[in-house]
Amino acid sequence: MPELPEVTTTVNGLQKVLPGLCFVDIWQDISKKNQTIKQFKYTFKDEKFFNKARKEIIGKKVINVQRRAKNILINISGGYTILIHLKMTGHLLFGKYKKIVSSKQKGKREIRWVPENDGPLNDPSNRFIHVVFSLSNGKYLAFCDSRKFGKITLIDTKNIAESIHLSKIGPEPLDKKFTLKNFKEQLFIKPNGKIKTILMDQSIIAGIGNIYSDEMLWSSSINPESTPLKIPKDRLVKLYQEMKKVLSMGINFGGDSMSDYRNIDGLRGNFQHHHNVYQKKGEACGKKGCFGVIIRKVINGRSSHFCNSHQKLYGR
DNA sequence: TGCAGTGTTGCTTC
DNA sequence: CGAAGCAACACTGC
Repeated sequence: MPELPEVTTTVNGLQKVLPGLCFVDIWQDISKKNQTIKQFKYTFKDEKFFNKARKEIIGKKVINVQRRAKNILINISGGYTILIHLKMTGHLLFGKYKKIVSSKQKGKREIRWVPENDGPLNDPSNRFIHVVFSLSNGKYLAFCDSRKFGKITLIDTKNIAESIHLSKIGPEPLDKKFTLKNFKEQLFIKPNGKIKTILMDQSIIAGIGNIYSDEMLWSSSINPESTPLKIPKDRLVKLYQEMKKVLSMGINFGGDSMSDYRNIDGLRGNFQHHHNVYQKKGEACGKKGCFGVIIRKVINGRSSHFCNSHQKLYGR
């Protein structure tokens, strides 16, 4: 579930190990389909783009690793930045790998990458490796993604903010400069929209996805279909505070591994043990003094979880 | 066994 | 223009 806390966990891990290392080689799984789809034009899924990017990256050194919204930015020498978006099931792994080349039997995959040693990298969730960067210290950065939605691309570092990947991204919710006033202004870009959908809109606020939006609305006692225009001021203040609190908790627990997410060592985060609503359909609401039940409803095509009692619907 | 459900996003359609 | 629907892909669990 790579949302802001999971991407932050990955970026913090990479920032500890990558700076100073050079790229020696890049391998990509070539058993892919749909190369003609437009959205793949500037990603490694387009073979021509991959070959061009590969030449720019090999021999270059990592300067640092940053996060913007749910994107991982690896700044390298030579003026380029490797941008990685994990989408639904992507994660990055760092460690010692070996390449297994099997004989071309039964049309099966010819090359596999497996961890050199026993340990968390052998977790079944870590076996869907599609891109591998070899590094100058003999270790590897592997991109693991069972559904193959993830995006890896290469952009000019100096034009990064204006690039098509980042130009429409809203403010960072954990930025100290992102005040309550800013928060309200952002929400009121869509005064009549559904608050859950607005929180997840990356052009309004960066980094919030399905799990954390459900959790912050639960702790703010707001029904996800409420509209900004009708939510009382004190509830908006609470939502602003809970947004920061819930995202920070996610980071402090090392992210959420209810599903495939793993940190760069292949280990689970722990936020999944602290959900109050997400994936808790039918359970009693855990809020003190509340006798409600957690229900599930599809909102804007996303499965939403909320308490049918204490989360009040404002508007509609 | 088969099919509903899954963290994200961007294109297409209305 | 905005909202909604769907497609991209593959696995898990009921």
